[in-house]
Amino acid sequence: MNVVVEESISLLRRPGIRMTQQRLAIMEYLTTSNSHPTAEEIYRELNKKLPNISNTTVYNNLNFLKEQGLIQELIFGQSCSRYEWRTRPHYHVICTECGKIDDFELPELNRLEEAAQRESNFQISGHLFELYGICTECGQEPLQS
Amino acid sequence: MNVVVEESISLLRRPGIRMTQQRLAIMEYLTTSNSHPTAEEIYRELNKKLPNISNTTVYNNLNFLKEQGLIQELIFGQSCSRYEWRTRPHYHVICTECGKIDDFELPELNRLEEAAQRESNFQISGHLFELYGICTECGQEPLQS
DNA sequence: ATACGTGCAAAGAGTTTGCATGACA
DNA sequence: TGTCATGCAAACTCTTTGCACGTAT
Repeated sequence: MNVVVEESISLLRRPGIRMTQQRLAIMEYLTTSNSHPTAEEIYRELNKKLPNISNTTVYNNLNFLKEQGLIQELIFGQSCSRYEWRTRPHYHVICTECGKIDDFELPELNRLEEAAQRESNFQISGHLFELYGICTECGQEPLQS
Repeated sequence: MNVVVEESISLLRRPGIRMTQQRLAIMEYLTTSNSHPTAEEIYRELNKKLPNISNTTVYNNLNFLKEQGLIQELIFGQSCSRYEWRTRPHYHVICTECGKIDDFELPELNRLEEAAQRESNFQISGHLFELYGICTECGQEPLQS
C-alpha cells in the first residue's frame, strides 16, 4: 500500500467510516494510476483481483471519496465521468481524437476570476478551464483511411 | 418570423434540406429565447402550439442545427444539455444554486491558448472556460431553511 | 412523386436506488 | 454486535435508433 493511501486512511479513521477491501483497492488504484480512469475502467481492473466486486461498489466509493474531498470528478460531455486523485490544482488538455487527458498548470488563470468578477453580476466561486487538441501520438498518424 | 431565422432559412435552402413547421418553430424559439433552454424545455414550450410535436423531433433538429453550425450545445455534467443560437464567441457563468446561465466576454483568454500550447505537448485546437458562482437573485436570499 | 422529416415505441449508456446479505470496528 | 458497505437487480434520466407514415419540394 502506498503512502498517499496510508495518509488518507488515517484521515478517514473516524466513527461511521469503515475501510473495506474494495474501498482500499479503489483508493490504491486511483493514487497509482495516472490515466484519469472511468468508473468502468476501475471496475474492470479491480475485477481481476476482486472477482466479486460490483459496479455499484465502485460508484458508491467514488461518490464517497468525492464527498470526502479526496478525488475529483472530471465530467466530459454526456459520456462517462473520469476520476483523479486530488493533488494540487491543475488543468486538463483532452485529445479530441483518442480522449487521452494530460495535466498542465497555468497559474496566470488565477487572476482571471477577478477580471470575470467585474464582467459579471455573479459572486464568482470557481472556474473550469479545459483545452482541446491532438496529442502527440494521434498527431503523428497519417490522416488517411 | 424574425430576421435571424429568415437569414438562416435562406442559408438552408439547399437540395436535401426541407423546412418544416417543427424545424421553424425550434429555430424561432432558439433565436428569441435568451435562457439557454434544454431539449425538454423546448419540447414543452413548443407543445403548446404544436401539440403533436415529439421529443425525437426536437432532438433531431437540435442535432441538425448543430451540424449546420447554427447552434451551440452547452454540456454541463451528466444532466441534460442546453442550447443557444450561435452569435459571437463568449463564455458562460453558471449559478451553482439555480443553474441560471449568463453570458460574458473575456477577450484576454484568446492569448491563453498560445501559452497553453507551450505548456503542453498537444496541438491545441480550442478551449472551454466556464465560471461558477451565485447569481444576484440567489445571493439576495437569506441562507436559512 | 420522391425522399426527407416526423412521431411513436423501444433501445441504449451511464448512474443511482432498494433491499437483503456480508463484514468491519 | 451493531451498522456500514456490498452486490444484485431494477429503476432512472437523457438521448439515440428503427421504422412506418406524413409532407415539403
